[in-house]
Amino acid sequence: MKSIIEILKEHDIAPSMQRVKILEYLRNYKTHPTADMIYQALVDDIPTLSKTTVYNTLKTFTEKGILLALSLFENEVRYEYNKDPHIHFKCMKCNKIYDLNHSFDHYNDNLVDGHKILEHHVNLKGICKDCLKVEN
Amino acid sequence: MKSIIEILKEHDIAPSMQRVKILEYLRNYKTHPTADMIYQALVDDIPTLSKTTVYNTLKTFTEKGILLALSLFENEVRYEYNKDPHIHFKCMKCNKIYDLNHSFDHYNDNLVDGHKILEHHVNLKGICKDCLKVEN
DNA sequence: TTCAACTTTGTACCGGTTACAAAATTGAAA
DNA sequence: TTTCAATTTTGTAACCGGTACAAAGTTGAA
Ligand SMILES: [Mn+2]
Ligand SMILES: [Mn+2]
Ligand SMILES: [Zn+2]
Ligand SMILES: [Zn+2]
Repeated sequence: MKSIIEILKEHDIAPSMQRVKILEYLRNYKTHPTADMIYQALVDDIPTLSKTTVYNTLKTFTEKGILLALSLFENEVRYEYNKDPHIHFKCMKCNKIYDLNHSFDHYNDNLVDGHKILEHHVNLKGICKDCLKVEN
Repeated sequence: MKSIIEILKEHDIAPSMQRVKILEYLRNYKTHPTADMIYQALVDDIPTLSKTTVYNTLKTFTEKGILLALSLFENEVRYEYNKDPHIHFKCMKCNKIYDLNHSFDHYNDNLVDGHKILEHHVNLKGICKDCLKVEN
């Protein structure tokens, strides 16, 4: 697997310690975290870490195409490293966000009612597998 | 067409002047407005109107099932009265939000990867019909 | 070793939203 | 019609995710 430092260099980003740790976190934990979740997860490891650095870094990564920024359901931006086409499901009970490998290619580069479609986001909501088990 | 006051009464909501005006606005202008847009549109008519009232009212209407609250793309909640199944398209140029009558029934009451789907939101993004014309 | 460019940090601020308590309004009982 | 508790509205302060900005720290090439 490609190293975090390699990935950063390929995208013309200097691999500072903070940037490496943040990207590492996003590659390891595919939980679609918010900026604050990332900050909380890393601040023990980097006690001087600033939230501004997390926000700056996520902005840089998104602009350079390493990350995707998602507006899923609530009013916070969530970030993900996984760029394979997929859709999202959020459990209304445990709030976990799942990736589902359903593709919606039929919208890609298409006109719908005369509008040119450049992005599509499919967000499902319900009760997840695990929470369904507990319910019974 | 059913009167606004009838609709409110059917949902056990006292038809105050503010509530009537707010619901009237949402039924007349299907633009998926934010709380602030509604406030701006009505404050000339009701000079004493408070933003808190708008927020309170939208919360009440949503809880009682008169309105849908949508997290479409940016970090603001948008409200709509239209509850016919449809999907959304936002123009990246003029920022208008369009309703598209595409149905995704195949998710309704379905299990996907073992998860029980209760809601689905399809959000498309691109350049709208009108803006495509201007572009050339 | 030097120094300009880059990166990180802390603080103040912003905009959408919520909490809360006071004021105004309502409507049903007396 | 009057009364008064319940409901609704209002204004203010606070909250929270995010951004602006300037100072401090770090880096790396000359
Ligand atoms: Mn995902
Ligand atoms: Mn709509
Ligand atoms: Zn769950
Ligand atoms: Zn447009």
